[in-house]
Amino acid sequence: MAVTKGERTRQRVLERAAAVFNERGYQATSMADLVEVTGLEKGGIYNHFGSKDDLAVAAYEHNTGILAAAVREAVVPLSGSLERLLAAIEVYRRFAHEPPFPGGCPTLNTAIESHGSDERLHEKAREVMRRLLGATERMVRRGIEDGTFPASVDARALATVIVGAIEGGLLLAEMYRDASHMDRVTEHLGEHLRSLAEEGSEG
Amino acid sequence: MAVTKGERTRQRVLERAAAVFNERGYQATSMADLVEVTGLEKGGIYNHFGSKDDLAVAAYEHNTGILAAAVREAVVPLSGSLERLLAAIEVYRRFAHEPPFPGGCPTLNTAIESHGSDERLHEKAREVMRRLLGATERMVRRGIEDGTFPASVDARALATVIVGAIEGGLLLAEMYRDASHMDRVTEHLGEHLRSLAEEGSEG
Amino acid sequence: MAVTKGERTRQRVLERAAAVFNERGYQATSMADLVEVTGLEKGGIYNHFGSKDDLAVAAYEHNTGILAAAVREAVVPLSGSLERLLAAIEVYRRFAHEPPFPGGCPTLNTAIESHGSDERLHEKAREVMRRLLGATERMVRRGIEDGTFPASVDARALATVIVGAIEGGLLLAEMYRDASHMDRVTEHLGEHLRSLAEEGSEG
Amino acid sequence: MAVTKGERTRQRVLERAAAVFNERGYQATSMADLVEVTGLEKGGIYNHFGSKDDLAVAAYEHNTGILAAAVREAVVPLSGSLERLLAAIEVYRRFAHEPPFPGGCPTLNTAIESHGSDERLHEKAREVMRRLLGATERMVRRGIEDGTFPASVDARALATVIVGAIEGGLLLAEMYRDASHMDRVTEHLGEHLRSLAEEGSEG
DNA sequence: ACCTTCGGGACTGCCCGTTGAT
DNA sequence: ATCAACGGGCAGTCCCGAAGGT
Repeated sequence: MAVTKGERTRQRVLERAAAVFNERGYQATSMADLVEVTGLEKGGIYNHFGSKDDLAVAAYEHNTGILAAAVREAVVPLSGSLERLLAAIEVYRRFAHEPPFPGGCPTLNTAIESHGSDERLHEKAREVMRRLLGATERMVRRGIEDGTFPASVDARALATVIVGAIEGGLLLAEMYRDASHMDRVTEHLGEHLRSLAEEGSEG
Repeated sequence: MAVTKGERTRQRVLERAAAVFNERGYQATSMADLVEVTGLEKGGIYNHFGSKDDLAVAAYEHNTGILAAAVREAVVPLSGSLERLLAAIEVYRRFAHEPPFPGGCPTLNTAIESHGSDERLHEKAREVMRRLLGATERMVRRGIEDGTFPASVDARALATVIVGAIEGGLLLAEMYRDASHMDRVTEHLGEHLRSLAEEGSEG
Repeated sequence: MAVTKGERTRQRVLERAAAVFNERGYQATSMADLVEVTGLEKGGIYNHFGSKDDLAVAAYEHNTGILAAAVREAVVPLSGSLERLLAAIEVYRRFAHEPPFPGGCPTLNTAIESHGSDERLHEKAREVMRRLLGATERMVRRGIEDGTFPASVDARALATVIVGAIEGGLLLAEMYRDASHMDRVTEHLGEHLRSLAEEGSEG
Repeated sequence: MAVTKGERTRQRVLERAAAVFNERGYQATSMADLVEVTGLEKGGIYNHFGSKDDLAVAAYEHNTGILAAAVREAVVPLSGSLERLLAAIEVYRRFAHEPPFPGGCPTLNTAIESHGSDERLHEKAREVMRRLLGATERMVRRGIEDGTFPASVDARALATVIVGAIEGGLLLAEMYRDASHMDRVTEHLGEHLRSLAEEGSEG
């Protein structure tokens, strides 16, 4: 048998836990809460995860994997540097409108909650954010190399602006349960990137 | 005696608690931690604040008040719309470089941690963020009215972009303990606003 | 096939469990520990023993059986009353020097640990101790009857002294991992018995 | 105030806990049991003792202190070496008949239960036993020096015999709830010591 | 008036011995 | 003989009030 029953249960626990953790936070979610949402008893959960902390890490990786997959799926088929950046940004805009799980951006949430109290989780969040910044910077850099953007663009700085604005937009969207905040942020980023691309094509 | 001993103690508790709360989060900070940093016993703290929650709210307001005062102080002496906006943004940039208390942006922290688990605190954070968005929007709108910015500018959208980018920048700066992320974001916002202002002066 | 595979497995579990139980105690040994030392999964163990308690009883009887067999083996070939007593005592002295399993005297251990918390096990220990006291008393009584010891000897009292001293000696030997404590106790008992025998032969 | 309320409570908890711990064993006694016998809630108990382990150690020291005090009280007023030894032994005989707390000898119990599972407690027991052996040996040695006992006596060996026999006697007395086992052991020790003393006075 | 000491009790994460389905 | 699930029990921590003391 390729996928055992235990594997399926583990996956179910992971998904439910990931949703609740992201919505309420790790500390605010008790094992009793997880018992409730998973349908398993405590012992059953601990059969699959060694500790609440382990489950929290796995849950964060689960959520973050969903987002990363969506970005990859949207970006890979495209070839133009501008198009790829816009597509990646669009993924986050759609994430705000049709979230695959509740609670907003898991990296934002995890980074903030673990800050100063859970170094393991915080490092995970830093790592994910580092990858996001790195991927964005690489896309920008590619755009410079292929002439999409002018050489004067600072790739690292632009990546910070894009990622920062996205996270800020997701924060506002989640706080007010109003995804239009995210629309405004992505529109700004889109215009900015397109105007840079015009400069690039002129130069 | 205008300021009683109790009043001074209360203030001391508030300041210490506000710092620790912002650094580690509300839930991750126990009353025992506060006993340690304040020097008072548990009962002593409860003499001044009805509950840990009350203290948390007061602490958040304390921190947020410091930031608000800094913005007011920077903005009020200025008269030009562009200058006022830039000055406000600069306050946050400096906040990242020389934080008056540790742990990053209290509104970002509080909004995220209280999300889905503490409606009272979350509403406080929303209220503060609403004020920030409103004040920014008003400054932009004033800039449109006085001809600094072109009439085509969407004040509300620009406010979202500015505030969102600031929060995102503060997040990155705090995560990597590298305030230069914030420099990049504020530089981007500065350029954007200045370019809008040029359009305005041309039109 | 006289001895089935299951029977051999049961025996293996019993031996390993008996050793660990005697070394750490019943309560301090978890089923997980037994899984580790036996190589079987929990369910596998439960296939052979109905409960941890059942296994504990079987393990105690296993250990105690080893000691009883050693005493029998040493005593049966001998015919003199004094010699038989000395040989029995010598078995315990050797037990301290070359223990067939770790952890000291199983009856001492079991009696103490079960005291006040596990009547079933405690009764088992009492029974074994009763047999030991009885056998010793019978040997002494036989010695009185055959003239080895003077008639003035109180067989029951002497049995208590012998068994008590042995257990005390084993305790000290185990506590300090120094079997010489046991040597001293057995030497004392030997001298005492020999001096009684001298009285007997004179009278 | 010399003795605070907390101090009195702590003492009460200690006494009750010490009795229950000695009777049932440390592991078999849950904090819930202690809540029951002390009348305090868990939080109340943890105000006085940092952990169950700390309480266990304190309880053991409490029990052991009672015995040590009784021995000291009985021995100190006496001057003869033989009399002092007999008086010390008598304390243990009376301990079996009129126990100041239930469950038998705390050092025997603690040494056995902690063996292989709780090094801290086991070391405590070893230390107490070491002191008992040492004190006994010193009394014997003094007896040799003052001519009570013949020079041929091995003080260390005799101490081992005395202490070992006492512990063994206490074990049997407790197992069968029959203090007469202890009477027989102490009588044997008494006779042995007196016969040594006769040798001494002759030599 | 201010602070400490003491006690309460619910709740936490986790581990336990155990059982059924496979 | 295993794997998966159970559910009660464990020690320990939490926030909090009430009584006491200065």
